This record gives sequence, structure tokens and C-alpha cells, in this order.
Amino acid sequence: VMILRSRFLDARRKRRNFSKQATEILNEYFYSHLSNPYPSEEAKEELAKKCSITVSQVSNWFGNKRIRYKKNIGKFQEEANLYAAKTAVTAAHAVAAAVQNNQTNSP
Amino acid sequence: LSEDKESSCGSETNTPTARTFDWMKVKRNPPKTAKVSELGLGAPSGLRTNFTTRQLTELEKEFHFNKYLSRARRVEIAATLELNETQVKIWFQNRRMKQKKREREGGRVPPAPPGCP
DNA sequence: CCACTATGATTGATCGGCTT
DNA sequence: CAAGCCGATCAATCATAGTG
Repeated sequence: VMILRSRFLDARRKRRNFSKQATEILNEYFYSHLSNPYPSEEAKEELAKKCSITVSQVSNWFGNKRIRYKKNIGKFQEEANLYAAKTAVTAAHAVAAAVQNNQTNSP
Repeated sequence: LSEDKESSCGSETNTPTARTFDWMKVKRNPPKTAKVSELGLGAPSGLRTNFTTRQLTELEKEFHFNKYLSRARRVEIAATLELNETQVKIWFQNRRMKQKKREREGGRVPPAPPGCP
């Protein structure tokens, strides 16, 4: 049991952080879907493309994010509010546009 | 339209943002590895088993021979490696998924565009 | 340069669903 | 009805990158 943790040969574990922009995109999705941060396979593929990473990496990111988020919700409060506000603005724009578009259209 | 709905929260400190959703409450049952049946078995339940290099090497060897195990083979392997049949079964299960993932993610990007010493 | 934290990846094991 | 498999996920841990 001693120091058999060698994990010999894990050269592939030369991790590299994702670009700031990729993290931005992933966080936007995460916080705008905080009630259910489980992107579908299609959504993962889309995110992967936008972030220039693989689908597996997207899965890893969400897996880590979910676990770490619920482990210490308080620690992510700031981040949560930050992205919540950001998406709120985007949503507002969308709504505004929709309203304009619906002026002459009623179900 | 527009209303937001918190999918089932019972006692969340209603903060404008960041509420507590169900997924945050999910808790997995602790691993049931090593049963309590055998008196004082060194395997404490509820712990992630750390496979030894020998066990992993043997499992890997067997995997290259068969992607799927027969009941008989599984019993044999389990006995040889001192593991539960379930652990062997799960290992193969995970190993197959791992291989599939590799194949899928396989045809990728060998090109080293930017600087690569 | 070192301690400590943030983060991507790995992996034994669990969960729900479907098949045998 | 029980058992195995799949696909996704969990949860703990490893090893490195980043920050002070």
C-alpha cells in the first residue's frame, strides 16, 4: 500500500487550462441552467465546438463543476450572480426583440 | 409567461439567485464493496478500492483477450486477483466504456499547429 | 522558490433504463 | 424476476497550473 501511487506513465496528464473564453462559455451555460446543469449530448457537442475542446472535456468540466459547486455553494455565489446577471441581460434583449416582433402577431 | 420555477425545493434560503436545486442534493450510496459477511475482513466498506498494479495488469491482459467475460472466467479472475466478481464485472464494464471513448475520441488532432518543441 | 488553491483528468462504483 | 450491459454521473484523488 505504501507508495504504490506511482500511476506510472501518466504523461498524458499534462493538463492545460482551458482558454478564458472557453471557461466563459461553459460558465454561462452552467449558470443559465443552474436548475438542471446537465447538457444533452447535442448541447455538449455544441459547447465543445464553441470552446474548441472535446465533448469529453465538456463532460469532465460539467462533472467537476457540479460536484465542486454543490460541495461549497457559498464559494460560487459571486460567480453565480455574475453570470446570472449576464444571462439576464441577454434574456432581456431577446425578450425585447420578441416583443417588437410580436406587436402584430398574437396567438 | 416568464415565471421562473424552482423545480422542487423545500427549504432554500430564497436568495434572488443561486437556489438549491435537487441535483445539488443528490447523494450516492456508499460503495458496498466487501461485504460484512466475512468476519473482520480487511476491506472496509464504503471505500473506493485501490487496485494494485498486478491486478490492473492482469485485468488488462484478460481484456485484450476478451472484451466480455463469461461467468466462469470471471470467477476465475476474481479468485486469482482476490477481488469480488462484481468488482471484476464492473472493471470490464468501465474498461469497455473507456475503450469506446478512446475510439470515438480517437480520430482527432495529431497536428501540432502552434509551437511544439 | 515555496505553500496553497484552482482545475482538468482518471476511475471504482452507483443510478436508471433497457435487454436478455 | 434476476442479472448484465450501457450511458451518464458521482465522488474521491492525482498531478499540474496558477496565484500570492
